[in-house]
Amino acid sequence: MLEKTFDPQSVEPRLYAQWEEAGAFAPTSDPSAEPFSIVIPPPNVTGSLHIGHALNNTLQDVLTRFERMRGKAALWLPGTDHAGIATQMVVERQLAAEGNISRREMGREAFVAKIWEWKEKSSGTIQNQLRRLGASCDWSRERFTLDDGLSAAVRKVFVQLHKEGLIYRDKRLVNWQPDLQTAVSDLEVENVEVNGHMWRFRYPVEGQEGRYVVVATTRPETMIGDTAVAVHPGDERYQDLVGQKVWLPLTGRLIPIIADDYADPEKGTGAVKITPAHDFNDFRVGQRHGLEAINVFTPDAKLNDVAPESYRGLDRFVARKRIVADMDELGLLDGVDNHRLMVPYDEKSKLVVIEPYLTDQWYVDAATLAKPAIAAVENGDTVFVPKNWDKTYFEWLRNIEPWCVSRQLWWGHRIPAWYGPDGHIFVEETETEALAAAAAHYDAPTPLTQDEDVLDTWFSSALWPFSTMGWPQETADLKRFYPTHTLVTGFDIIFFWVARMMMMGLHFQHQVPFKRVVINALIRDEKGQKMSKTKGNVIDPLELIDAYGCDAVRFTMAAMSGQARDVRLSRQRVEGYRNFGTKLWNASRFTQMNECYRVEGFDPAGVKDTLNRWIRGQTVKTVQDVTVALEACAFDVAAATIYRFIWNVVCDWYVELSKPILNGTDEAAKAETRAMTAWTLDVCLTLLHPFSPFITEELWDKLGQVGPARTGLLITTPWPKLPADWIDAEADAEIDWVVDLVTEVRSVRAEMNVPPGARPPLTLAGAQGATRERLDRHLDLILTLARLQSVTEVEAAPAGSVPFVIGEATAALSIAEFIDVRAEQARLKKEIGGLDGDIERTAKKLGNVDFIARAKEEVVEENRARLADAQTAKAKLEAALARLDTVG
RNA sequence: GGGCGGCUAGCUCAGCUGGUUAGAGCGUCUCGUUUACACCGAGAAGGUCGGGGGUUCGAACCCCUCGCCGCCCACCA
Repeated sequence: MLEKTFDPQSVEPRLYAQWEEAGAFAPTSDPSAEPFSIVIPPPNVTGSLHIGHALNNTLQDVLTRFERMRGKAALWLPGTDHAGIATQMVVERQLAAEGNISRREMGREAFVAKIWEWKEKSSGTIQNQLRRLGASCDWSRERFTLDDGLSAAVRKVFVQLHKEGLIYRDKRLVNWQPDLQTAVSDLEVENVEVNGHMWRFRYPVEGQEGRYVVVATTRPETMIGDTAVAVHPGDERYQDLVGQKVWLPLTGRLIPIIADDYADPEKGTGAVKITPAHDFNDFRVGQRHGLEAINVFTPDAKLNDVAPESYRGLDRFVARKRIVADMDELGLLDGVDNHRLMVPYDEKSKLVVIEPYLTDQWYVDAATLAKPAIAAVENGDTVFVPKNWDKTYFEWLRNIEPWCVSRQLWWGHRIPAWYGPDGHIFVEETETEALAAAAAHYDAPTPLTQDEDVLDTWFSSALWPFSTMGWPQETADLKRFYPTHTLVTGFDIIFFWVARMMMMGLHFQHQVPFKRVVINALIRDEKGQKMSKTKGNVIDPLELIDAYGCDAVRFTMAAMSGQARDVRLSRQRVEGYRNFGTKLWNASRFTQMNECYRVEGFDPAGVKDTLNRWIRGQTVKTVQDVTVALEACAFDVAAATIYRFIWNVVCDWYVELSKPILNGTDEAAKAETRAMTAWTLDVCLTLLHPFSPFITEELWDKLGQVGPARTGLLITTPWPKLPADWIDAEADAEIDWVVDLVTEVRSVRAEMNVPPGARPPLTLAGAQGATRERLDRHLDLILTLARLQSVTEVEAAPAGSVPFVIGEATAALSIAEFIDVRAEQARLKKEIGGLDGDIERTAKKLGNVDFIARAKEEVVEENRARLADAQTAKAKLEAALARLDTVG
């Protein structure tokens, strides 16, 4: 006999170990099995998994388990991402907190060694969390973006793209993170609207004493680097000034006034200062006009030696105040306004203001790589689920900018580029090859220095679907499992990751990396707030698992997954699904108590009893619905279907209706019902397994201890395939009738305040669909569930009589009439409603003066008649309804 | 400025290509120790489906419009 309750704490680790020992997570070696593969979105090794990972990984596991049970060679490939900046920041912060020396003092090698230490610990934590989540991923294939194989893939890709001219070095403005002193990509910049100021400065016109050009700026400190003032070519105010020069205050430089469309006459004063080295727009203007780009900042965003001496070494924000003050003193401050402006912040720290900065970096020609990636989604080689996300994908890819892939960090893939003494660049996969190339180039062995920079972390992630399968080796896995079938990920990394995997996958494998991209929502807290460590509202999945069990957490994730963008996680909901597990557990106990054991060779096709034929059909329908839903990744629909079937069909009705049989004397019916109950429960366990693997596996084992031996663990048990002709319309009609009848009687009892203990006689007068025979057939069920003593049939009751009696209470209606009255009331109400609309419309028409004036008399007459008819009809119906209301 | 979501019961959300009386869970109220389950059972209350207009025999669903809320993208001094 099963214990009183299911104990997740003890069962979960035991079963997980059992699955691993059985090798259940590895794809079947059966060569005829259709492959089904998923690569995990590799979690960052920055720390531990949050609840969002729990959602994402639950969905992947549901799919993997589902397809595995369907007999496919299911591979879910796990791994982690080195997460360049993020991890380096975490470790640096940790070093600082522990009072250690900084990374610069420590040196590159020692610092990287420290990060590796951190990585070992962190990936262990993550692995443990995934296990606790029941993730059935194939640990033997686990990968890390910085491991040897993946690093080789990264080098090969870089070198090949370089040789193809798709990677190049360029000097242009980048988004510079002055705190870390590295370039970051556009995507890592978060523009935040803040309150700021707009200052208006006067730049004196050369040779015209007392004449100024007034420019507006939100960034006074960059004026040191101005190399022009631009006005719109058509702006009359400045026509005569174009081609002249102004003095740039504080520097004593003369800069030209140029005409450029970029200057908007409507904005500010119509004249705009141009600082090519510190503004993306100005950079472009500068290029058009051949302006010098004067960099005024040091890498940590202090004013450099270009600035007048008094500003040198000042932080950019200190310099701003100083410059404004000095301009004011010189009488060159025309004014200052409050102004809302967008300030670019570093997405990771949310504290550091990103600086457009002129540097040499490596770029990927993303526009070229994007073309096939766009086409692949357009022609359906890869589909998004939900479909709408392809818009987001297209939008970005169609307007893509060159991808800056170099980072001035230490943690990551070192760029495979070496520099000769004269600066000549050798891009090769290894230093040996680079030296050889250099020797050939210089006609003599020549020492080289490797590029100090590392690659953007997303560079290696972009290769993930094939690098994890062993590429550049032509491995068996690559052949079998690439392209992967489904990618499950959050919409926040469609640009960062999905689009780039598409680009790289198509370029290097000539096939899309995945056929389907399932986008899952973001999880928020109960109040709809984004979870963050600083807010302290982060829910740790392990804490939930400890409290409610893994199955409940997983089921919650699946059930909530239908929501478009964000889902609110409530503990109550998890609790509800924990209760669902308990319900299933107790239903299983019921079957044991009633000796509902599985029977060797039992075939549901042959069941005779109506109830059993009914549940057979219900089971078939459920299997169909769940299968269809899972195929479409409608996890919420699938979960709801199973939930309702187990609770509201099997427990509420099948189990209840089977009691009279199980306690009765018809041995044949009893044996059949027992076998059928066991069979039905088995199907329930199978269907529920992808969602709640632990409780189902446990019950599978426990219930398998009597009867024919199980042939294997539930995890590898085939998904049910049941014939559609097991649905029995006649049995459905019969049981539906019983269910409706019982439901009605319960409602009537409650309305009539029949005492709970009372078992009144029930007299049915021509109940809907009721015949003596039909009543007798289900008498036990009805009496038990409706809690009645007897059912007596009478002849159609005379008008005004009392044909239906429950206990002491007197009712004016029979059950049948009661049902009919309700239906009739509803029908009448609806009809009246319809007439109301008609009356309203017609009355309105007749009230329209124009209509009366223009329409023919007979048309008006027609409408009057119609209105009158509708009104009389309504009056009649209302009277009828009123009568019914008094009777009811 | 573009794009995308959302607005349905007190709360969190379902409601597929328009079709009987708009559903679930939680919460609330009433009743219940019927031999699986109080992490349970029975019943009830509670909704002008954001507002307005339109199409239709019929709209939560389609069209138009307005209003909030949220997200993403965008170089505007």
